Amino acid sequence: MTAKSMTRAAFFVLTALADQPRHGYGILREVAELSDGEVQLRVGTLYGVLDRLTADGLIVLDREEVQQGRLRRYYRLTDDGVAALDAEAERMAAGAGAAKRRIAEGRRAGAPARPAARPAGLEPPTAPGLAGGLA
Amino acid sequence: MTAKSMTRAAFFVLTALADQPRHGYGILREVAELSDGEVQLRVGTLYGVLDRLTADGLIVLDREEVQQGRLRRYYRLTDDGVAALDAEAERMAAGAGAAKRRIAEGRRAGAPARPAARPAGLEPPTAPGLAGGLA
DNA sequence: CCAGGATATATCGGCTGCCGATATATATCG
DNA sequence: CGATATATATCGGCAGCCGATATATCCTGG
Repeated sequence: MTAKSMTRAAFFVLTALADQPRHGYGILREVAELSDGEVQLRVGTLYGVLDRLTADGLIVLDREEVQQGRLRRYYRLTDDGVAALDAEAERMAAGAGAAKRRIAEGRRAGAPARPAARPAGLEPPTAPGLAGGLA
Repeated sequence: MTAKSMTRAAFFVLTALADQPRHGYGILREVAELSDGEVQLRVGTLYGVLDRLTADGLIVLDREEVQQGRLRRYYRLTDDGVAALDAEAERMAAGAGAAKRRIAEGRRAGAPARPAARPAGLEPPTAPGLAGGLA
């Protein structure tokens, strides 16, 4: 289960659509805003992602409007889309947490006085204890 | 600053190395473990990532051991590697949080009784209030 | 004793996916 | 009238992930 992780671009598109339906260009602006300008989703990327997400049933065309002579094609999350986004957010949070925790562990072990580490270590510690094993 | 986001594979390799130096095959096992079996980093992916991370100065070859006739090449995070991993974890946590928040917003607005959504809506909502704006 | 699996390294071709460039069209502002 | 913003869409190149494959050693089971 859990399927596999989506691409970064897909994640941000889904996130931009999470609160309300938006059209392509609006998604572009919204992604930039919600990421505080850090993520710049490109036009060349957008439509491919939109097509893929539609094919995967995570979004659907909500409606089309003509605003000031310009076509606006609004997309909306499906229930599957919400679920997929939620699952991905969970995975990201878990990954971020794991990284943070491990960095702290590494700091504790490796930061103070490295004891030269043995020049050409050839001793067989054999059982370092890692490789837990409740696979 | 902040550079751009690293790939998912790179993130997991750095995370696996965050607590202690490990060799390639060990990284493979560790990534599977720390992700609770959800992430399966492939052998064909690993060495490319290792080379790229080394070229980028995020990891370095720590030492080489011969264990039971088999070579083990241990890699270790550099200070830049720790910083990059930390920054990426931050970005992921932020993204996950944003997604979660927006899903909640969408639920509040769209979950109960969808009122047919107006056939050919032409009204300009104009100022939904998002658009944070300290860019 | 030998086959198979785990350990451990490495390479390559193919496919997916992101991005820059480009194209088209309208409205607005200087 | 040209530049900019809005809004759509396509295409070619390049980066990166994965399956397959190769090599080599050690251990376990039949």
